[in-house]
Amino acid sequence: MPELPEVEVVRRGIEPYTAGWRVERVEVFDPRSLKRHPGSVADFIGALEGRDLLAAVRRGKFLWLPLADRDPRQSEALVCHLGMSGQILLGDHPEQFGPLLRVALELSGPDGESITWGFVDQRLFGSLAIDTVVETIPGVPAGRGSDDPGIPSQVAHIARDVLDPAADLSAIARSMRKKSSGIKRVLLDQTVTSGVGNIYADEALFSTRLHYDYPANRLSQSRALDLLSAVGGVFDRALEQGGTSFDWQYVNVNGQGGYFSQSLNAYGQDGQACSRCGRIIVREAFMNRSSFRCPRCQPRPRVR
DNA sequence: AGCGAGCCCTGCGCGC
DNA sequence: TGCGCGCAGGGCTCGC
Repeated sequence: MPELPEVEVVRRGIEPYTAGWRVERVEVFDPRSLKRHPGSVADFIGALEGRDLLAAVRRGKFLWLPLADRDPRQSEALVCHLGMSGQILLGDHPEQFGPLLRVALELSGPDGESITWGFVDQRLFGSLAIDTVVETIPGVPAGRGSDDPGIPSQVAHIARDVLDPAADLSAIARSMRKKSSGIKRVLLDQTVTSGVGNIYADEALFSTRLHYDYPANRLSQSRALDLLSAVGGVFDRALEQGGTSFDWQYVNVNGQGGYFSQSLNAYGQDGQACSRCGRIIVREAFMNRSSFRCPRCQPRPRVR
């Protein structure tokens, strides 16, 4: 569900409750939400209770909370991935988060106040884990939200997203153009660039008038850069509107949805007129998912 | 090596 | 009303 803009909205929502805050108590209601944690449930709880949070950092769709060192030789972070249906909600007590609450954290703040974090996830594709932090390029922040170059090992293979000031867009464009796959598959490959999911891929392709199955290696460098620029543009606009909400599945930490669904030009618009040319937007299966495109603005490539 | 299929899950809305 | 089916914003692993 959540793509980069939605995860960034969540990151901004929890950021005020990281530095200066301490995890007092952890409750795990469903161990399946810890499937990316390398140890047991008890190990997860033991590794987190009593720890001080330092920041809320995001790269692509991955979020992590660096923890103050318990062992100076080994830094750790709480890694969160929301999967298709994950939410982080803030409240006063776990009971308010409903039956899909999987994990709750009780935090205490610098002035003795307390808050409860609820990790809510219908489909259980999301996860929480304590992970070790590995070094990346010295002096270059690993993601948005901290100047620290360290990154959790589970996130190390994820490429920088286009909103990352340290992202080398020319290099990303070149790596895209080495692939023979359809361009949408490449956009969704989080090791090429991150944060793009089904919605924003379709929006960026619409904006650039590209068919999802256009071979990536047939793009010129400037066309590939145009596409990355379109990805950044749609991310920025979605962020301004609080992200894309179709239903209760995506909400910010206060339970409120975003408004970008009203600005979508392609995703979910099948049967509607193209905002550019008036032709009817179609929906097609690609990669076992739905893709939406304008048949006139984004024609099928002549040869594949 | 790179690609594509399959799998991990639950719940909602629709048509019969 | 009730059931079965298709569908949903993601990512990892395993074959070929």
